[in-house]
Amino acid sequence: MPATDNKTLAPQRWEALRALIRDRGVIRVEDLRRELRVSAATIRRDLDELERRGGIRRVHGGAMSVESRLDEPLFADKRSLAAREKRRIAEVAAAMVAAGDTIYLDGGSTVLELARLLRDRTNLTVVTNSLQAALELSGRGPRLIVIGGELRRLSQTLVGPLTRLVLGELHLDKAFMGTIGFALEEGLTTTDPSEAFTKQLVMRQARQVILLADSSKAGKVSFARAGSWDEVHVVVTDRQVDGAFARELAKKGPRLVRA
Amino acid sequence: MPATDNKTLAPQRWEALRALIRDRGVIRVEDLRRELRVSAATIRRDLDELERRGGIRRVHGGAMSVESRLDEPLFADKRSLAAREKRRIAEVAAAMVAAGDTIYLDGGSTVLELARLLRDRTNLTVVTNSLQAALELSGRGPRLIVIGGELRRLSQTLVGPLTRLVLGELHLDKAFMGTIGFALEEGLTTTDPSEAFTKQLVMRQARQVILLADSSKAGKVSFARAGSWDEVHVVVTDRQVDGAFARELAKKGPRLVRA
DNA sequence: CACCGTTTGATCGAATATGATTGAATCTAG
DNA sequence: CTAGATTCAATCATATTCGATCAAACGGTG
Repeated sequence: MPATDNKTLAPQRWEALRALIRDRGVIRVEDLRRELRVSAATIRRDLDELERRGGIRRVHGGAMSVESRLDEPLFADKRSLAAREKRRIAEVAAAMVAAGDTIYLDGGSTVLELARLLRDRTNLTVVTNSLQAALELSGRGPRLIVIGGELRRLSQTLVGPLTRLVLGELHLDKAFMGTIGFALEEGLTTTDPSEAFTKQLVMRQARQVILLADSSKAGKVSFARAGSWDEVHVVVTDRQVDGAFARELAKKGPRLVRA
Repeated sequence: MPATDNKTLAPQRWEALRALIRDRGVIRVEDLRRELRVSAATIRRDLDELERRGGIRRVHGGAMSVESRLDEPLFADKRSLAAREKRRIAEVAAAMVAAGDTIYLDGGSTVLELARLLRDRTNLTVVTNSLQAALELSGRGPRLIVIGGELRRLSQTLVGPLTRLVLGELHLDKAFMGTIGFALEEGLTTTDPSEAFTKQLVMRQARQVILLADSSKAGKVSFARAGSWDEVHVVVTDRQVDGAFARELAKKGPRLVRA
């Protein structure tokens, strides 16, 4: 029975919504619908509006007050998008790691995938600036050396001038690098100059530089230059990369491997 | 009307998971499944998500809080008891951190507790060799610098000769140190010489050295010497430490604070 | 009363979350 | 080290939930 009290205007409903969310912390659309005697569509519109004004956060199935903890991590997630490709690329890369090698693992999700594959290798030394890679290898696996530096939150990597200190002391057989974009003319580019600086250092210290980058990075140009093609020896990417692009790239120097 | 069908939103589940893991340290997927009334698949997905955000660590059969891989003498019964002491000690230590400070966080569960308390501080620079502390502060919080070095698995800290490179470039206002044991004659001792080496370096670079150690460490002597009492300025411990021991210790130089 | 803008409710394809299944990976006992 | 049991990751099927769209109800105005 549609009760008589639903003369509530939108601003009043908003008050009620805010109160409920504040009290309970988290609440479902379905509960709000029953409680306030309006349709779910209206609830959603209200929640969208309230979220726009701040104080609450929408989640699937309901909403929560923004101070009810749960701090969203900063790095966005396109992991599932190219997960398959990344995995394949990492597998090819893993096959390039020989016993006794000293290798470097850069940041980025593809390289992280490689770290995962190396978790059971022994007789191997891994040097990295990636907290996530370090975490992946922290339980067991190869000897692990973390280079010092300042944490860049977005990428969870250690970057900046301090990285030169440890890197300067080490010689690397192979460096597996990630990137935001790689393009024919511009080479490797990334968003952060400190990150780019550290990548440059690494590539200088490594006997062989291997870029791991799925096709979505091809042709993309970001802010800071991280390296040019004469420093890269191998590029491992997936089959979806444009054929013409691949041919032109090969002319620049690096060997191209399509996983 | 209690007829509201109580479905839980994903973020609520996450919160519950976090709480359970934090309380019990280690927990099995099977237990979580029963406790939260969802399928094992969902639990696994949730755990993956939480691990991605940090704070917990996925292991075969379940998950564990990231700090529980710590500390070598770990007696199950003693742990929860000491947890409260550790927390208190950490709270006292947190009060000693001033705005604008550059501080060092050593490994160990008590110092990790301090890291947790500093997670929302800004205008603060934290230098650390502890992967777990780094992880704790990786989402947000103070500026974070990780010193380079080789990973020691047991303690999840970076140690060894490489640590001198970054440490040599930095000056620290306050260093918060952990230890395996501290005794009147032998000073600070720990199990691993590389770990001890790095601790020594840190204490040399810090203007003020603050030892955080609950009473169970008092009088204990381990293998490698990590520091002597004339290098330690403050010792924060709990009330259960022996009175006579405390008086003798104070004669050696450090100021004693009982949390 | 006709007109018009606003708000709400209803509908439907798309996106998302969850549960079940299965072959592969991992652990453990011997 | 192997065999058996457990746990996992991947995949598919199903159930919610979402967002966009449009139609109905409402309220004011000429």
